[in-house]
Amino acid sequence: MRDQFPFAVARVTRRWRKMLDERLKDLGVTQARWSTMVYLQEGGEGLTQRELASLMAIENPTLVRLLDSLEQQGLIERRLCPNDRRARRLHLTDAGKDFMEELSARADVLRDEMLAGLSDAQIANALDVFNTIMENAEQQK
Amino acid sequence: MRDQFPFAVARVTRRWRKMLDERLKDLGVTQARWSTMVYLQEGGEGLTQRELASLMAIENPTLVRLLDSLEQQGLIERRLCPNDRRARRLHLTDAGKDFMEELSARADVLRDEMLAGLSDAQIANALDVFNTIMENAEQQK
DNA sequence: CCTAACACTAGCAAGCTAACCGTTGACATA
DNA sequence: TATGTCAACGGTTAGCTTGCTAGTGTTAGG
Repeated sequence: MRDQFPFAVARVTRRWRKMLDERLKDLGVTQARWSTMVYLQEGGEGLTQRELASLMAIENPTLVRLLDSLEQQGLIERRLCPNDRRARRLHLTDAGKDFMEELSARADVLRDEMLAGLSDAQIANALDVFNTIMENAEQQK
Repeated sequence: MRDQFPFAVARVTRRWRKMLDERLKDLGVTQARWSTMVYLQEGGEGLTQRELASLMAIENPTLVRLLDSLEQQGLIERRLCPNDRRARRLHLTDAGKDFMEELSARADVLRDEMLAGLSDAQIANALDVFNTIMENAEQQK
């Protein structure tokens, strides 16, 4: 039974990503790009790239390309950091903030549909499981 | 709280994949290639590519490349199907079967480490959540 | 002056869609 | 019965995105 777990998580992740990509397609934004904006907004603007990558639990090179596309679309800005000339501080543009409303609305709708029929207790338990796994992963190297 | 869910699943999936890839690296096999072999073994040999893709819940072109690499490594075989000249029937080679023991042993160790501290009830609940989500996803288009 | 840190580049793996080739099967019609 | 057409199907290719590691250049700081 436990052996099904890794396959099941992966399936759910793929499926969710696929459906969200489909629904955001006409806006020219993907699931990964949208998440990047969400994390940036939540983390508070002015984060450096390293901080954001760590918040998202992805590697820096992965983030670099996501930011490239978002910057090219005019949704975020990389500003020079006065204290540390190596670093860049990240900000949503006004267009980016406006965009977020539409994007988040669609993501919320999908989320409600995907989690339909599940109680708060079930979701909470799943989140506990995820947290424990991440702690276990952290512990080893 | 529910809004954390999609981010949390994705994080766990990425992390798990990363760790398994790391541990299988010296054998020249990745997480995705190993899963392919697992599904093939479980689904019973002689599956067609379409059947296996559907079992794995991935798209056909994705599977094609996984099979290309596995075939090149001599771990599986694509045999012609006598009834339908379009189709190929998939089989593990003897080398593939031998390999599976080592691969699965390592995957099992990782799984135990990742799920440490979690009760069967918690895991069962998480699997229920995953199943419900997949049903919800199925329902719409 | 040397090491560590930040962002970036290059290149691989694996997910996806769209478009293609050959085969199959059904169905209309000669 | 035989044949012509045509849609559907299995597998593949091409090309995009996003995950990763390894390696580079510049800057900071002991």
